[in-house]
Amino acid sequence: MSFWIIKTEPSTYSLDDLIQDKTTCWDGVRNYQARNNLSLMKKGDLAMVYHSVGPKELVGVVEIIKEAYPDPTDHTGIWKAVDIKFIAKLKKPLTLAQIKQEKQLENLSLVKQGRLSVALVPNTQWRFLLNMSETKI
DNA sequence: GCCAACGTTGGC
DNA sequence: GCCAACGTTGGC
Repeated sequence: MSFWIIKTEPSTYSLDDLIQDKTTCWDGVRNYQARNNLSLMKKGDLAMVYHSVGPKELVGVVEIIKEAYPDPTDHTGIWKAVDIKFIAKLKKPLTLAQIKQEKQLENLSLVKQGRLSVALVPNTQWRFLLNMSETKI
């Protein structure tokens, strides 16, 4: 089982939208590295949702419920989407500033490779993030 | 296949 | 809104 961070602009689709919808198709990714990561996701993997506009912070946890398939918003056949469902809201959202202060998290792609919108999170760092946010899932 | 030019993203 | 960093494109 793997862990991920997926980024979104809340004006486009926020965690609150997902809470209302319960599940959604995570589409619109237009970056090859991010797409490759989407393709590596397995059913049952967990991901944290990051809001990249407004307060820049991790806000919630979701589960991958359908593995990569052709992005319905793309007609070139290049891009992929997955389906996710809402699992939990972080008890304490984790701001980018907080995350950057933690030595254990300095290698997170969220910090090192800011533009990558779908990124793998190593297990230890995943647990660290959950602890920091005081969230039980 | 390289590299310059251009476009886009994201942090501040 | 600016700018640096990164990705993508296209000419050679």
